[in-house]
Parts: sequence; structure tokens; C-alpha cells
Amino acid sequence: MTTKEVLLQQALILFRKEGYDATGVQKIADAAGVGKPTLYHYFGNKRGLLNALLSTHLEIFWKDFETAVVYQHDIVRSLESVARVYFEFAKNNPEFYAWFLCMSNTPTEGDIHDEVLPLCEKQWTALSELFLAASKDHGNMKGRHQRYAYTFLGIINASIQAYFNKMIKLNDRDAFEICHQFMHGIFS
Amino acid sequence: MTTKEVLLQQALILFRKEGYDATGVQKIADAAGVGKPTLYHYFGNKRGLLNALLSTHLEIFWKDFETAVVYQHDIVRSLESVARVYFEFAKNNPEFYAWFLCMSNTPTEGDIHDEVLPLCEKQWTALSELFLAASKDHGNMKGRHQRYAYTFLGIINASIQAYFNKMIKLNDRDAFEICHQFMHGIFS
DNA sequence: AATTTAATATACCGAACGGTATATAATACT
DNA sequence: AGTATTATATACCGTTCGGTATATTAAATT
Repeated sequence: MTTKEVLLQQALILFRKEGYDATGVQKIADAAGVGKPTLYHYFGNKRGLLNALLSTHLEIFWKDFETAVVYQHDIVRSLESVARVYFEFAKNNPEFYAWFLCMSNTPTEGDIHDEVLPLCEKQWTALSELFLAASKDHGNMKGRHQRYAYTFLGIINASIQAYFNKMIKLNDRDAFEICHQFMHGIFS
Repeated sequence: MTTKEVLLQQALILFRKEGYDATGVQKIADAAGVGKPTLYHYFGNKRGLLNALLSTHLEIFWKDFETAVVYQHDIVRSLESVARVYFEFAKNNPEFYAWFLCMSNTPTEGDIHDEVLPLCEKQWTALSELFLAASKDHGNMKGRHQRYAYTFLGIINASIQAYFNKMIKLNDRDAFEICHQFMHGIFS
């Protein structure tokens, strides 16, 4: 593993354990076994490290997410594939996703807010457009697409947290059940 | 307003805006127009201020929550009253509840974790017991009470966040619809 | 009125913060 | 082989951190 990768790895561990603000760059450098200027050589500043940590991990997620979120006149199917993307990603990157969830509702100022908010809005916007497209086929969904996007994301993330607490497995059957439960209420 | 109340008020504003770790006690004292030793006189240390902020705001919530969460052989009714308690509290204390949500999934170490985690678990445990009691009346809920507690809380908080983003009003009708949507999937 | 107690301010502590100037070792290019 | 570039370390910068020793003012008690 390269020095850069070790720095990113240790930063994730420490940011998750103690929080971004409470973790000093010195401690990250120490954990990686290098000096502080080495860290600044690779990432410019503390926020650059945060940004690199987010973009490297989320690169794969966005690719899968964007292909799953397209509407093909079957909203349940789209939701299921979206849920599977989330679940797979959370299972493959549990440390990172747990950390990302911590940051999703963060203070209204500071590095974390500035870096993470756009990423959350990107998810919400795509889901909102999915429900909007679906509401053209299902009249009773009309005018509620934003709310559906919010609550669906809420259930997805609550389920992932349940997985972190070893309550569910987060397999394809869970994805089916959760989406089914969600839509059944909406359709009826 | 007493000096103590002003300190609590300004601490909430700053903790929410910049985060607990990023907010220095000096800044809180300045915002309240007093010296730092005054803050330490009332709260002992920074964590004491955090603790006081939590307990003073949540005192009312716990009272309402605990009366709402009892099971009277009508799970939908219990859930609705719980939802109404959350919604009323969030509407009456929006700044505090938004901050509390930020902290609910926080780093695994530090003051915030130590102070907030027990409060989250208290909610989850009570809801879990509610669903457990209900599963004695509804066989198809059996063995899933913990998961129901998780996802129900997830929807409640997602809805409150939707309220903060001015998407829903969070009135009694919303509480009804959300609980109905939640249970309809479970019963079917 | 005298005295104790609570509330506040000034000034300071050592430690840790994010960040950098400078120097050196290792690698890549010409 | 010599030169440029990349990667790393030592040592330091000014600032802010949480917290406190001391002194003073205001309020309550006797």
C-alpha cells in the first residue's frame, strides 16, 4: 500500500472514531507512520484530505447509483435496484458508510458541511426525479415526489444502521421487503 | 433571562452551527457576553454544558414520550401518538431537534457519543418493547420488533427532516398517514 | 452593619491546533 | 553521470484549545 493510501485509511479510522474536528492532522500522520509535511504534500490541507477520502470511496457508488436510479416504468423495480446498490456499498465499505451517515446531518458550517451536503443533495435530487417520473404513471403519487425521496432515503439508511447493529443481513430479500413495504402503503 | 439561560441558548446556536468540537468555550462565553470562568461556574466543564443542554430540553420530551409509547392493544394508535409527540416536540424545539438529529449518529468516541447514545437507546428500547408487545397480538410481526423499531424511528426522523426543509407540515394528518403507510406494509 | 456566599472579570497555564520553512533522501529523467 | 523532481523529516510559526488561580463585585444571611 502506498503512503497516500495508508494516510487515507488511517484518516477514515480516526475521523470515524473521534470526529473530523477532534482529529488533528498530527495524529493522522503519526498513525500512518509519516511526518505531517508528507500529509500536506499529498492533500494540501486537512480539507483536501477530507475531500480525497470522500471522492475515492464514492466513485464506485455514483456509477452504480446512477444506473440504478433511472425510471423504466416500474417504480418498485427501480427502488429495489437502488436499495441493492446502497446495501452492497454499505456491506463492502461498512466503515466508510457508517462515517458518511454520521456526517449526513452535520452542522451548518465548516468543512464537513461544505463537502458532504452536495453529495447528499445529489442522492436526494436523483431519487426525487425518479419519484416524479413515476408519479406521471401513478396519479395518486402526484405532488409528493420530494417527500417520497426523503422518506425512502430515511428507510434505506435506517435499514443500513440496523445492519450495522447486526439486526438484519441486508440481502436482496431485505431490499425487496423494504421496497415492497414502502410502496404498498403508497399505492393503496 | 438569566445568565445561565443565555449561555445555554448561545451554546445551542453555536453547537448547531459549527459543531460541538469546533466550538470553543471562549466563543460561547463571548456570545453570551460573559467571561469564561462564568461558564465554568455554572457548568463545571464543556461536557457539563452539553449535558445541561440535553437534559433541560429533553425533560418535557421524555414525559410525553413515555406516556405515548405504552401499548394498549392498538399498535397503530400507539404509533400515531408517538409520532405526534415527536412532531410536536420537533415543531416546538426545531433548533434543538435539528441539532439532536445531527448528533444521533456521531463518532464512536468523545463527549457527544457518551452523552447522546444513551438517549437514543432509550428511545429505541421503548419502541422495541412496544413492537414486541404488539407482536403478541399480531403473529406476522413476530421476531421483527427490533427491526420495526429501527425503521419506524428512521421514518419519523426522515419526516421531521422533511419538515425542516419545508416539505411537509408535520400535523396530525401527517402522523396518521406515516403510521398508516408504515403499518399497512407490515400487516399485509 | 458585618459577614458569608454566589457571581463575575482579568490574566494566565501548558498542550494541541493547522500549517510551513528548510533540509535531505530517493527516484526519474536527460 | 548529472540534474530535476518527488517524497519525506526536523523543527518551528502564531493561534486557539480546555481549564484555572486570583481578585472583585453583588447578593443573601446573620
